[in-house]
Amino acid sequence: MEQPTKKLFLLDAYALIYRAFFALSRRPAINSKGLNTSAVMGFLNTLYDVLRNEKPTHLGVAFDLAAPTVRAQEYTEYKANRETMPDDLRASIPYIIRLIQGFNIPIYAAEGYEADDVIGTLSHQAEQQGFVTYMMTPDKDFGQLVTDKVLIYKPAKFGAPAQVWGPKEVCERYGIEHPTQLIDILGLWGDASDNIPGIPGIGEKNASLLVGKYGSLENLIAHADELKGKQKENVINFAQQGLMSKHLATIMLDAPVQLDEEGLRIHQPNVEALLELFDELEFRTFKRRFIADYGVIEPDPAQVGLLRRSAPRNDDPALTLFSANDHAVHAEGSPTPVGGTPATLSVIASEAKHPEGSSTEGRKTNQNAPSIVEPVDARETLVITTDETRWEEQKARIGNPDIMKVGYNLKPVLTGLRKRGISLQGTLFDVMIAHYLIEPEQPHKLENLSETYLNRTISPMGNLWNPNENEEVIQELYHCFLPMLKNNGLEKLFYDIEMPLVSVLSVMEENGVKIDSDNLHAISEEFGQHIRQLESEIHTMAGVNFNIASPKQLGEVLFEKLMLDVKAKKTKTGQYATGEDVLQKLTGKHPIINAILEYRSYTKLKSTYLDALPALINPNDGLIHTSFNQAVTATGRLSSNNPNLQNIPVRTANGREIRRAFVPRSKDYTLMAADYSQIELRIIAHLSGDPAMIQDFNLGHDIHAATAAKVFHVPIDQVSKEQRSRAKAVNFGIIYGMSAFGLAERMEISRGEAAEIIKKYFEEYAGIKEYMNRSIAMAKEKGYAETILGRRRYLRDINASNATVRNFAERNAINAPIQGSSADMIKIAMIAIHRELQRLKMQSKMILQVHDELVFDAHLDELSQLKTIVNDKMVNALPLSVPIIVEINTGENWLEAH
DNA sequence: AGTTTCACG
DNA sequence: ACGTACGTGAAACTC
Repeated sequence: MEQPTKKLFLLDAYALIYRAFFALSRRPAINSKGLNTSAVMGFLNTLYDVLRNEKPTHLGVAFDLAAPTVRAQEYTEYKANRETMPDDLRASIPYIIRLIQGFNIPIYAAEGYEADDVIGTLSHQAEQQGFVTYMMTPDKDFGQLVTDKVLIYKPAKFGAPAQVWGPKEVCERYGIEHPTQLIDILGLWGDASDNIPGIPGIGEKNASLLVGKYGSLENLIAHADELKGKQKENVINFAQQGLMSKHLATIMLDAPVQLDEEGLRIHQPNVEALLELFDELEFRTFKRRFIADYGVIEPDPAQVGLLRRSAPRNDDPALTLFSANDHAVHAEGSPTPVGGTPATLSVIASEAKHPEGSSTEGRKTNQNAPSIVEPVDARETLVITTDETRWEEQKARIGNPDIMKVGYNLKPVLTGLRKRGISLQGTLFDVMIAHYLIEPEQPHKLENLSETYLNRTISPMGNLWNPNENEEVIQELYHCFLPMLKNNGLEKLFYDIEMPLVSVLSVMEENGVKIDSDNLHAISEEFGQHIRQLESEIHTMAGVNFNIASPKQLGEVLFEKLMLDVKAKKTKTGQYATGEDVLQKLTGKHPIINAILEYRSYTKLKSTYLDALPALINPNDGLIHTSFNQAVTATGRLSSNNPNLQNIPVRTANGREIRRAFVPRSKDYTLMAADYSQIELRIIAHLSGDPAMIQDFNLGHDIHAATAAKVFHVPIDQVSKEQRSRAKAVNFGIIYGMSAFGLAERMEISRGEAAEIIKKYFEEYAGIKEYMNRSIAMAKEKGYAETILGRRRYLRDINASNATVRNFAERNAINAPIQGSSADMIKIAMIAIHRELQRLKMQSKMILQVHDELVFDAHLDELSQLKTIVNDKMVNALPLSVPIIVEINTGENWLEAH
């Protein structure tokens, strides 16, 4: 052709890089140096495909710069919800820049402007210079720029070819007359990914309808009176916000960049530099392809001649790629970019990471064939159930210590036997507990176990249950689980901890706790009055009577009637979220919020504790007997129900009044509470072996202050309250496998600040970071996480493709060994203390366990002895490489005992 | 029966 | 591109 059309491609670099990175994040490509090459490879493929398939005559790449943009200066929330770039991706950017330079493609960027604006400006100039421009981006916002000569080129997706969008496609997609009206749609609709608010209650569909009808946002606002109901109110009340959103969504066409026709022209690549880069990245397959297409390495004269042929045939895309340019390769590398330099784009590559490649599924299933029964224990066994009528007849065998006592849920059996004065001797084997160790998160009901392991259906417990059948099943499950415990290294945990604990819990439940119910009644009356008063105040402020306890009604009042938040958070079912965190952020906006928070806290305390606890007092002894469940949690902790005595209030002043009602059983007793100090952090120090944290504990430092001193670079005695509290939040976050987002939410700081603190933390406690990586790697390899004593938690999602699901499993991999080891430790202490109390025939009673705390009814005559025993057994339960500290206090009620 | 909120470690 | 810190139990509301 005499005058071929000038065909310009402008690539939206970061959008394409992100897309490539996350598209491959499931199975990231990692080279031998540990570099994640997903983004580089993805971008390279994209670029290469465009060059081959579209044969542009000109091509440029646009980047964003780190400098704040005009939009962010005008509107601080702009893109404020963006997560910082993953380290792996950040490390890739310098390679991508070298890649672009290797192809002799110019980079465009401009300070204060986004890549969108740069592309907009260049395409505008290109149109005037007779180009046809393809803006290569997955971003819908570019639709506003489309003309007959400026088109969107949507990159190919897996399963979908690349698409070219012109005015027709854009207008059809959004139901508009002209592409520029897309800006009006965005002004109404907003853009969640850029944190542009739009107008509340208007989504894509309504935005499209309204712009179709009124033509523009401004005209819509002028005719807002023609609208109806909520939508009318919103358009009127949020007109300004809508206009601002429109402004933010408008791509600017005045970025300080100049289209450089020659610079953009497709050049011969710098083959040498690219080959070197491919070697460095270990792109062997691509390198071969590249050499085959254009290479000159190890010159094969025939091939070189072929490749350098200057009259390309159209049916051979490989040959046409760079032939539009017959210039020699630029010695200088890439042409000078306008308005920014590649150097400013460079980012410091973070240390190479070594993410674990997905490992093979080495884990055993829980469907271990039960058929092979090893004679692990040749002792005679006796199956005992709650069938009391058989106990007299079984009495002799129950008392024989050489007979193994097998059962399902033995705790109530032990309680019953003890009440009837029948003494049980010998080893216990509870198949429910055995299964809890084998598969902590699977159902432990007898009918489930029978079905799964024996392939035998039995009637559900509580219904038509057949004692003989159950005994058979229990016996068979015993034989089934015996080898499974052994093979999984769980025998010690089972026989030395869990089984002895059954008896301990049975006694603790029977011991019971004394409650001052008169006190609770009095407080309840008081609360009731206050609640009624708050209720009427809230209704007055709302201007409507509604059920404050209904999250649905409350959400409607707050967010539709009072319009307290324009972008109210929604729950997964589409209701407005009205949880405390949400309400807390609205406190300044309306006095009703504080009233609601207060109402919530009072009604919670009244219904859950003040009114519920007295109703559960056993009339025979005037005590409350909770149940401690030993086979519920995924981590090895106990749980408590009927009532739950592990969540008695303590954090607020009102709540503490409830704790004051937990009193000694008689005047001969006082309440004693023994708490492990910072046990989970000590465990992570031990497990990680981090020298800095171990030293903090060895020096007896206040750990949160010590952390603050390190993270904020101040002497430990000059740590402010605020700094300590932040450090504390981070320390907690560590235990939970936190994200920067989560920390920011809880600390009410920006994500950037949170990320900075976390970064500093891991510099100071590098061993902790390594431990976290190790925990995840181990779980990926084995399929489970384990505690110091080998208690397992299977993490079947640890290699899941869904990132949310996988991340959750990874946090579990970090948390389960910590939480679980702490549970192991206190269980050992409980058994040791219980034995000592029995051995010494003491009158003091262990009555509660609250995860890191034990509560006792301490007989006044035994107080100092008890303290010594409890401290000794708790401190020495499970020695760690850091000191264990137990704080013990006594008082006339549970609150005072702290 | 499922959801939401909130009490605890 | 996605959602967002671990583990529980109870009450009230909603369907």
